[in-house]
Amino acid sequence: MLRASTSEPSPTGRPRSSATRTAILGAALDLVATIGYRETTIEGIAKHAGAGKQTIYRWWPSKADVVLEALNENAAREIPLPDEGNLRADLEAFLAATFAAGRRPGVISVLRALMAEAQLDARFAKVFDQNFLRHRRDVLAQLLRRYPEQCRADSGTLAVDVVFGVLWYRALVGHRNLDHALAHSLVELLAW
Amino acid sequence: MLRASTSEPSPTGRPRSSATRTAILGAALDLVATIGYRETTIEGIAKHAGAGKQTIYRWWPSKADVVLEALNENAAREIPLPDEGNLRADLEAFLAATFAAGRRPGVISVLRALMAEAQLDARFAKVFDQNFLRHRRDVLAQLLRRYPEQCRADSGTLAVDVVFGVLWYRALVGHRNLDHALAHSLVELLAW
Amino acid sequence: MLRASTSEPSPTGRPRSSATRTAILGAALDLVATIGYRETTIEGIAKHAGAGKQTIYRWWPSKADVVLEALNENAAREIPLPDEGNLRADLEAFLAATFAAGRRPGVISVLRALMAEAQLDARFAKVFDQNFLRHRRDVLAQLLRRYPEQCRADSGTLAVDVVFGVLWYRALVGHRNLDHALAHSLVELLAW
Amino acid sequence: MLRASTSEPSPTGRPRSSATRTAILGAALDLVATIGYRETTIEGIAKHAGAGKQTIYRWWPSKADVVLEALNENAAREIPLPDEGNLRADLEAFLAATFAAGRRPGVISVLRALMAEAQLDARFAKVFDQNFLRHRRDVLAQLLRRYPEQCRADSGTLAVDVVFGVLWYRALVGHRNLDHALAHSLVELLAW
DNA sequence: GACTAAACGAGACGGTACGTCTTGTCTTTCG
DNA sequence: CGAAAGACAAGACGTACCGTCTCGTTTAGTC
Repeated sequence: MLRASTSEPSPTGRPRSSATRTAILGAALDLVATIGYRETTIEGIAKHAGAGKQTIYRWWPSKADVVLEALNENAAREIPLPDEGNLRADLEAFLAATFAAGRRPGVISVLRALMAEAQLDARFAKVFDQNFLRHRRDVLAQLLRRYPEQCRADSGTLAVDVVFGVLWYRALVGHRNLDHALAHSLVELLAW
Repeated sequence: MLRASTSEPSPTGRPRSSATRTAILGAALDLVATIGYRETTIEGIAKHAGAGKQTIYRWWPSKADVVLEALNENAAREIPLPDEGNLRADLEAFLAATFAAGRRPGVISVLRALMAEAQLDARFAKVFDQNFLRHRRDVLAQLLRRYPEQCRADSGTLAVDVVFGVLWYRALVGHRNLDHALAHSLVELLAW
Repeated sequence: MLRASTSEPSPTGRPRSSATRTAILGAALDLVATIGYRETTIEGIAKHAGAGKQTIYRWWPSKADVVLEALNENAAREIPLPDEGNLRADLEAFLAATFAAGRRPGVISVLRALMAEAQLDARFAKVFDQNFLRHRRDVLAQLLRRYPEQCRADSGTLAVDVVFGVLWYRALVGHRNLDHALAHSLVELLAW
Repeated sequence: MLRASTSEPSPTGRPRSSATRTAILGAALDLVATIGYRETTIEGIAKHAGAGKQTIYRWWPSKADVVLEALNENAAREIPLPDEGNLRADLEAFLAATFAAGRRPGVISVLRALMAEAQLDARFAKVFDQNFLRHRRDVLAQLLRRYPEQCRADSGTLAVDVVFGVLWYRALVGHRNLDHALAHSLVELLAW
């Protein structure tokens, strides 16, 4: 897989088909939305995409990786880093954007499924953290670090976990909504 | 549970074997600890317990339900409700006890697996919430309700989700430990 | 097992319920006629008869034995031994009676099932031969032995097998009917 | 079998493995000979053949079909059609060859099992008749048709059923052997 | 009228095989 | 050589019955 930095052997053979790749990612999201994550199978994705199973196995190690890539492709990659000059406003904006992303149909259920998969598969846990979770934590940490004196909790560590902890706990358990009231309460708790 | 005082239909047929039930719950925990939750199968539990598969399916609808019952049986049922007269002390004691329970070998990995299963199976999600999560939330809510004026967050709702949110987020993502420092920071954040 | 001829030790305990026995035999025939022999199970017979499984196992070693006993009970036990004074008439009468018995609904399919079971279970093969097949062979042999000079085949042995062989072969393979024409041809073949 | 000379869709995908097919048929015969037909299971055949269960279910609808194909493969396909110029000699030769085939170890017990299965499964009954029984009947009918004037019974129909009826009846009931004496008696009965 | 003892309905139990499903690999042909 | 097709080994799934067992209940003698 790794090759010498200088000499590019110029890849031989038929190149990867981007049409097939797109079809597979699309079929994955379709199926997860239609029949649910657990009921979605590699075989089903292949059939739905008009692809061979081997083509999926050639490029992704598991169903979860396909779905994560599909999510990262289709979902808003960009996490806005608001900058209104004070913590309250920035945090409230961040939470509003995050909640809005989560309200897009299917997004939350996919995230729950991927978080579940990460609990059952250590390899994917690492992938999920590095390609999804860590990025969101970093953005929030960056935001908080701008106003260290306005943040009641240890900016770099605890506050981030408090925000995402509450968000994920509510998403995973489903006992309470992710709504404006929550955003407001969180801001109230964390900002002086 | 309660029955009409006089008439009791008196159960017919061979009664359920409590030895078998115990063997199954034991085998389930054993296997999950040994080979992991995903690798544990109903078939394996049955073989390990010297039981028939049907005996498991007769009493539990899924592997997750077996493991949850085993956990509730073997794990500390009791969640202590400390009462030292002030929020800081009580909360710190509660967190210490909770972390201690989590440090018992295998407990955290079982909890992660059950939370994962709850994401993939709506029926089990309800069972897990009602037979595990809700109870813990209630205990903490009860504790917080004793000192409404000392708690910075909305005692009944947000504070509970903050505590368990952070705990679960760290347990599920594994990027940071559940240690004394965390307990202390949480107390600092939530109590005046 | 053997006991003195005169003194009956008088059996203790609850005596066998003939109502239950009848219900079981009836349920067996009912089910075989309704859903087929293979689909009939001991469990189904018990439920249908309002009996416990153990009650069946206490008195019969297998489903086939139950069905055979039910057949011998309900079906015409008596095989008429016609005596018109000459082989042609007696044989024709015997065949007519035999075919008539076989035309009773369900009888042939039960016989086919029992013959099948006899091929798969050596113990039942013996029971089936002694409690059903042998008796029919004996009656026919007795009939033929009355006219040794009118029978073209070895009266005691071959002719019997020819008659029952053709009957069973047609019943088992189903390629041709058991009808009057067959009876006539057989008589023509076997009697001078 | 025959295909249009020019257009051939050319089958796609991995072709069926003939090695696996052979292994399965061999394992089936092995097991039936070793432990008996009833005790032989699809699961056992698969394990014995080093094959997956699905591979068996992909190509055969039931255990009986596997065993029948194995029998037709390994057993003498060819039924000799003797031609000595007169019915007595030809019939005697046919019977001798048939009995010889039946004396090969395991053959008779397999045939009995397949005939049993045919009684319990209407679909297989048709397959068994068309792929086994009918062929033998046809050969014998062809033989008899050559000497219509020498055959005492209705050549095309009754005589065939008499021969195979006696054979099968003795094979299934087991009360008498299939030996030279029987062959001789049958010839005596059927040929002028 | 209590006591003994076996039959009975009910249904749990340890097993085993079923036929289906999915996984991840392999072996073809086509483009 | 990538990709579609689909066969393959492996093995768990959840179901169905098997034949055995353990209950409480019933129904006959016997004391």
